[in-house]
Amino acid sequence: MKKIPAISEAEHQVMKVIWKDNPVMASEIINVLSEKTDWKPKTIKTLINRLLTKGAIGYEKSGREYNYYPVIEETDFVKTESRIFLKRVFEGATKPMLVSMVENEDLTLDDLDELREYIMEKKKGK
Amino acid sequence: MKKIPAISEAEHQVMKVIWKDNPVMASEIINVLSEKTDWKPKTIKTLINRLLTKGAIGYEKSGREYNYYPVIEETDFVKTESRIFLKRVFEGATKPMLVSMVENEDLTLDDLDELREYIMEKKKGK
DNA sequence: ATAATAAGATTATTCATGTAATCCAAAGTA
DNA sequence: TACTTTGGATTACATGAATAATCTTATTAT
Repeated sequence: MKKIPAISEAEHQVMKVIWKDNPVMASEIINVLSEKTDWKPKTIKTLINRLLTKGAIGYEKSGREYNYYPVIEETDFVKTESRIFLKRVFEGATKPMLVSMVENEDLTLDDLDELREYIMEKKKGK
Repeated sequence: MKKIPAISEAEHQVMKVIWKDNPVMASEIINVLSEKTDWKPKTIKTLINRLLTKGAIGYEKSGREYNYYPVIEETDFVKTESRIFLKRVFEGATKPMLVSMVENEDLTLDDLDELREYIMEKKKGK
């Protein structure tokens, strides 16, 4: 897995657009994010540039515009963030974290059942 | 649940000491954290002060020193951080997060079994 | 009594982040 | 052709956080 650079919250918003519509032009990113945030286009350009600098995304020219694409994978990002959270808040102890989440977050009976199923499957592989 | 202020990573380290040994003097916090980090005593004092300013901790005088105690509960902090993580990385969807964690993190057969047990219990309450 | 020490308070520096504005060049438009 | 618009590049500024050093005052050792 490629090393994941630190990505700030605002940058993450941009990443999500790029992961979804890949490749994508700045104007399109700006369109999408102008819906969800009140960021000015220039702000969004700044974030795109910072992601480029960090090596999180790349681009190819298309006429005078750029087509941006992700360099890091979303799944890798999720894995990394999960590890950080786990370590930070639960000292890396997965099971207590899972118990806490099941305890505190709302899960329907179906959710619980599917989760149980999933765990059974997982056990078989052990 | 008391409103949890934003607590930075370094500050969190201090909170953990205060949650554990409550109440505790600055010198003791410094002792503990000097083991785990290479922070200078002054740095640790700064962090303690910031937590005071944020209202995350309080103190009582004891001679010329202070005895610090937590104002916010660790369980509340954990809940808040978990919510933030869930929202940020999984758009608030608990089950996908749980599946991802079970998939990516190492759990022993026993862990899985206890987790299954726990979920069964949880289901009964529904 | 004076000097050294040690708490706590205040001040400082650097870097990341949020949030842009300005500058420059190419491209479309009057 | 001159003018305006628009992408991208560069520069800016305020706030928070990491990481301390300095200042003040009270206490302890000589």
